[in-house]
Amino acid sequence: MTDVSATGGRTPSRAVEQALVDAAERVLVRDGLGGLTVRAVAAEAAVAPMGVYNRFGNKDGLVAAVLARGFEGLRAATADAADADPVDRLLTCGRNYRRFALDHPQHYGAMFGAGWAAAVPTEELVDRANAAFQALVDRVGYAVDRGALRPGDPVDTAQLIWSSVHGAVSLELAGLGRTADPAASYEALLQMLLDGLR
Amino acid sequence: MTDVSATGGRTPSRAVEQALVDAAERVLVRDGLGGLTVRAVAAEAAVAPMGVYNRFGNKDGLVAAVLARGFEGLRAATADAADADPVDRLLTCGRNYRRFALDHPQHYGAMFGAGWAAAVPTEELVDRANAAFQALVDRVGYAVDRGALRPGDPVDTAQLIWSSVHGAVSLELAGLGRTADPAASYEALLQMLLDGLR
DNA sequence: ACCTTTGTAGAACACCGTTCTACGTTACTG
DNA sequence: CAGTAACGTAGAACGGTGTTCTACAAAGGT
Repeated sequence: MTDVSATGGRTPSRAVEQALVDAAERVLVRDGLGGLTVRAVAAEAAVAPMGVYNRFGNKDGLVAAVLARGFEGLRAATADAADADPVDRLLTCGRNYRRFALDHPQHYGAMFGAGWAAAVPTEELVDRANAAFQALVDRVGYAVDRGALRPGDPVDTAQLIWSSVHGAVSLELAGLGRTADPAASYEALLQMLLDGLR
Repeated sequence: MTDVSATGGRTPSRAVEQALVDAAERVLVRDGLGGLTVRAVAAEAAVAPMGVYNRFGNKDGLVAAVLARGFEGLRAATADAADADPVDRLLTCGRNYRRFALDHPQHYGAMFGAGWAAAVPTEELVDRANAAFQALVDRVGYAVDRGALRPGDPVDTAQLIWSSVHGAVSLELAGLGRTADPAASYEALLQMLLDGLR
């Protein structure tokens, strides 16, 4: 459907597509989700607003592409925890998750905030999100296999960890943290998870 | 500032204010956050759009009033756990939290979704949110005093619980749950929290 | 070389939050 | 009981949004 090269027509250069997503990311970081308008992105990419509709269908398609990149970044950030010790690997994974959210708050908010449940998610978006989640499932399985975590369905366990970690990061980003030191509270959360799932 | 009766002028009947918030809640439930427009609310309340600005300043003031009601509802839902056993009281509190979110998904999404960190929160809104959180802190303190939870700052512990519970509910509402039975996963989360904080 | 196809540009439409201006309606004042 | 000043209201209007429409220019196939 979106594969234009299959029609035999001229390749739509594909570079403009990436330029639009790049521009959208810059606008998102600079002006927040509220400032992410079709006109602003098109102007940032030096393209007519119509280009967004030619390549992404509508605004949702564009933000879906941006969100897909966000999930890819989240996957990369949490997947590069290569510690040999399974507990260390999980801890690094959890710390990288928070670091990603704090480094890219606009992305994170858009990825999990409003507008997700509303708009029907793109297939690519779902794939990226699943890949990011799978990275966590793998690390949980690694820990279970080595006896660092109690046996059980890795998916269930990963979902449980994800819930807690996402909640903590989400509340911290929203400014709803009531603790003095968010970083210390987050470490305590990770430790509690390890204790509770031991 | 908003206390009109102090000026000696005619009382703005106050009923219209509530009628507007009532209408806003109906529109929110019916059409979602995206359909919550000033015109739609005004029409639902049989009032001119200008009434919103006279009584709430702008749209954010109106949604802040709706969100304040939402936090009051959340506080009421989680505070009516009167079990004698401290563990049961915490469990009931956690279950009621999820029930509130599932019963009022639009409210919950608006309360913790985008638009919170962006708009400057009203004082009443902060008060309601703090009251809801305090209900949890009280229950944690109750459990700590009776030895059901390990000693520690009740605020830190409550924040930790809130993070996990909010994360689970938030992901479930967003449709990002990857487990077969969300209710069972939530129960497992609560149990894990009790284990980890024992 | 022609023609079809395709992306582009800019105006245009409906809707949004918000503001402005004219207009009752109400409550205080002499 | 007038007169007046303040106040909330109604409706149009402004800038901005997502989206669509219509004409136009450029590239590929025959």
